Amino acid sequence: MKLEKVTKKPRRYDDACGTAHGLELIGERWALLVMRELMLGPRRFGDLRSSLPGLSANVLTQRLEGLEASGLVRRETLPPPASVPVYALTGWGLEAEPIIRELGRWAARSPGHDPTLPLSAVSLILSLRTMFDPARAHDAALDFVFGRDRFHARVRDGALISGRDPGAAPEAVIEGEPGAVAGLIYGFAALDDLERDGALKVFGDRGAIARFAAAFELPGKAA
Amino acid sequence: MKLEKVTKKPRRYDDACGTAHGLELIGERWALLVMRELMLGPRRFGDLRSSLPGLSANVLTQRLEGLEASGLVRRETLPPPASVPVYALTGWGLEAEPIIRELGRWAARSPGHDPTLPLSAVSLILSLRTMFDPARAHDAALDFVFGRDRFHARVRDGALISGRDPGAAPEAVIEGEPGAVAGLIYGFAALDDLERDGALKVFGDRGAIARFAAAFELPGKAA
DNA sequence: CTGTATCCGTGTTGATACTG
DNA sequence: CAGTATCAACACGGATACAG
Repeated sequence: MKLEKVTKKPRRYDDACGTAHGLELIGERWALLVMRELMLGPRRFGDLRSSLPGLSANVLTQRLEGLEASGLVRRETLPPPASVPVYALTGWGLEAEPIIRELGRWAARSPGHDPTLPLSAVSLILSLRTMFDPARAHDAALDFVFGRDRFHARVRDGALISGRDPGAAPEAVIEGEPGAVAGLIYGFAALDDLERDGALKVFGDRGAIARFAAAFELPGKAA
Repeated sequence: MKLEKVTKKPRRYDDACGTAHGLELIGERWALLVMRELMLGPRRFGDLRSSLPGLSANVLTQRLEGLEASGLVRRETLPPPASVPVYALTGWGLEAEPIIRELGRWAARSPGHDPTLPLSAVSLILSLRTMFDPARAHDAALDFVFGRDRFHARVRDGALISGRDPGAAPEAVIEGEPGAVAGLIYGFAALDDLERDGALKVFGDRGAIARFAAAFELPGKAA
C-alpha cells in the first residue's frame, strides 16, 4: 500500500563542518531526547512515549525511522518468550553520550533552567554521570527503584558506575520519582522532607546516601 | 507600528533534564551554527549571512533575537571610527564550544559525512581544535589567509593555540579556501595538487606545514 | 550596508482519532 | 501495545520591498 518511501531530506545545511552534519543527524526536534532514553538499553515504543510526554506517536515513529536510516538506532525483537519489538542504539549511537552530557552540563547553567519539572529515570542517571566529581567521591553503593524500573549506582575508587538493573549488595535503596531523587542528591530538597511528603522511601544505610550525594553538585548559574 | 512582541515559545519539552533545556536554548535550526560562527569573535550581520549560505536574512534575525533573549549573544557597536553593529557571544555563549566540538567529533564518524562540501573559516579553525592530538604534536607556527580574514595556529609544547588575526613570526602562511586547507591538513588532498590547481598558495617553510598536519587526523567511520 | 517587514509556497510538527 | 491516517498550525526559505 505504501511501498514508496520518498525519504526526502530537503532541509540540509550543505556544510562540510562536522557540527552541521551532526545537526542533520540528530538536530531534528526530539531526536536527541529519543536517543537519551535509549542510552541505558533497549526500550519499547510505549515506554519511550511515556518517558517523553509531549511527543506524539506519529512523531516518535518518524524519529525512530530517521534514526534507524542514519544507522543510530536498530529495531530488534527480544528473544522468546518476550518476543516484543524494541529499539536499541547501535554502537555509534551509543557514542553520542558525550554530546548529551556536554549539552546538559552547559544548559544546567542557564538562568531559565527549571530543575523542578518532571524528569525521566534515564535523565537522572545520565545527569549523575555528567555531574559526578571524582575529587569529591567516596565509596557508596546505591540502588534506585522507579516503578518497575530499577537502576544501580556505585562509586568505587573515584569512579562512578551506573546503569539499568539493580546491583549487588546495595548499601541503600531509594524509591520514588526521579525528580525527588534529583532533589535529594543535588541538595535542593531535604531527605526528611521528602520522606515526610511520601515523595521518597529509603531502605538501608542513610550514611551511604550522604556519602554518595557528596560527589554531585549542580554548576553555578551563568546569569 | 509593531510594538507588541508576542514572543511565543510554545515548543518546549517540559523536562527538567539539562539536555532538554539545552535543546530549547540552541536546538532550533541554524542556532548552533550561528553560535559556531561567533566562536572566534564578533561578526557583522552580513558576514554571518555569507558564512551560512542557505540561511535567509529573516531567519538569521529571528535566531539572533532568540539567542540574545537567552543571554547567549550580545548586540554591540564597535567603538569609533568603526561604529558598526556586531554580534558577539557572551561568556556563557562561549562556553558552548565543547558542545560544538563533541557534536563535530561524533558526526565526523558518520558514513554520510561529506568533507568536500564548502566550509567556513571558523569551522576549519574549530575543527582543528577538535581533532588536535597532543600525542602527535610537533611545534609549528602557521597563519591562514581566507580572503580578508586571517587566522593563526600555533603548536607549542603539545598544545594548540588558534584564533582570529595573524600571529607573530609564522613559519608558513597558507592562502586559499578553507576547504582546501582542510584537505591538506587532514590528508585527503596533496599539497602539490592543490597548488597546481590554484586552490592553495603557500609561503614559507613547507616542513612546518607537514609537522603541523601530523597532529590532525579525522576519526574512522562508524559504519 | 544593515537590517526589518511582508507575502507565499513548502515541509515539518503535533494532536486526535483510528486500525491491527 | 504498536503504530498509521488525517488534518491544522507553525517553521522555514525565497523573494521581495523598504528604512536608516
